[in-house]
Amino acid sequence: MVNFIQHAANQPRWAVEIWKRFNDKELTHSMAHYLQAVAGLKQDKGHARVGDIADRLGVSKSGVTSMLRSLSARGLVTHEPYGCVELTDAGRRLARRTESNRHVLTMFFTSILRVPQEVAYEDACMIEHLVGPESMIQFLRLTAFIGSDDPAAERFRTAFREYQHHCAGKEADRECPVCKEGRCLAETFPGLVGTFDEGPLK
Amino acid sequence: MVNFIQHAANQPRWAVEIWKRFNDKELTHSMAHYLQAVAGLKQDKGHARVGDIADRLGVSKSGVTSMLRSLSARGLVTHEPYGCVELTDAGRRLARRTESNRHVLTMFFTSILRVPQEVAYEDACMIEHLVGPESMIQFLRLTAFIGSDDPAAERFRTAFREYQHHCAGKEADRECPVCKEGRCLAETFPGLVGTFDEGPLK
DNA sequence: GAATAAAGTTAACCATGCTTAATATCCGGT
DNA sequence: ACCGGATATTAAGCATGGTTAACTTTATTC
Repeated sequence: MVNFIQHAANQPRWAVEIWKRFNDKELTHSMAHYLQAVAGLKQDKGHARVGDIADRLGVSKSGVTSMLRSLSARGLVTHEPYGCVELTDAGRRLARRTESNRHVLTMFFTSILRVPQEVAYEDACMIEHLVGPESMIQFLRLTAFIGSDDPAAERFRTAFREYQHHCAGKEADRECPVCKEGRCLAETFPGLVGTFDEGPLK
Repeated sequence: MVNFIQHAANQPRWAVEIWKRFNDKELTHSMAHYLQAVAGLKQDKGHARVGDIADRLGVSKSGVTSMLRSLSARGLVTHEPYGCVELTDAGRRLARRTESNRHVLTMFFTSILRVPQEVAYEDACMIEHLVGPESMIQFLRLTAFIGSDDPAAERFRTAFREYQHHCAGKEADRECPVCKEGRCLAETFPGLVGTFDEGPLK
């Protein structure tokens, strides 16, 4: 197991470079949802008009108009005034990808991490447009494999479930392969677990 | 394994509610980095001043001043004009939590998903402030357990590595427990895998 | 104990992504 | 053919998170 603690060091230099890339991602969170709304409407009723999108997303029609201008400028939709909205090929690809991402992440959160459904939906929705394709394909592989009927996967599921149950009790246990030297997860990674279960702060 | 395809349906109604919560998360991406910068500077040199933060984050000093106003208004830092910046208890907790999140996610991406380091750093950084505590604790448990020397975990690591290697070849294989009826992942989840490996679009 | 350099703040501006209110366009009924 | 209602757009405003330029405060040096 890689050393957790060592990596807990403060934000390194490169972090700044990455941080600044947040705002020039291909898609903002809003844009991703507009694209998905257009794709969904197209599928549901054959066409997407400004009012439909506004209803679906719960925003004003003027908001839709201005967002369509942005998406148009990026070549993701076409939209002549007072007409229907169409996805371009690039727009369609991005919409599909974002949906796939949310879908895979939701599966991962519910069936592997086993968090409550609402939590899974929320977390998946928040990050669906931010996780890169390399990681996404691996999320899919991991989810598919853990859920498969490969004997190693089946055994793993059982063992992991037992471990979680044990670990939730937070009792140090020399028998547990994750608890090192009788220190359970919470003590093995001091200051790490504790940061998670304080709940929302405000 | 839960049915993937069924969940691939279009964005359901509740998605809108979740989407709109994006902008009232506890922390924005920027705020998270300011808090971490303050915490880091405090640790590295004992105090955090406006110029230090500006240098560290590569933003202008006036930008720092105005962000400190926001953070101050939220009760996450204290800062009297021309003085040093201090984290409040709430600010410190959020900084610690965000760092833990990035840390656990980076571990997960590198040691479990095994994506390249830069990808892991980038993806972890993008979502560190967006994943809820329930999911984070489960990410930690999963990462710790898969990396442990529990026999089920060891066997799983091997099997998963083999599966990935096999799957990367994209050959349908009746022997593979993930490939259903001789259809490999790519065909079992049509339109899903394909969306991932087209690379960045623009 | 000034003069000046360094550090910090304010002011004015820009882009994004929303809002409401007012205006413009399109379309069906008479 | 034209009028009203539905639909869509523009205009103006707001909050966030940045920028540069100008100004103020603090610190240092002689």
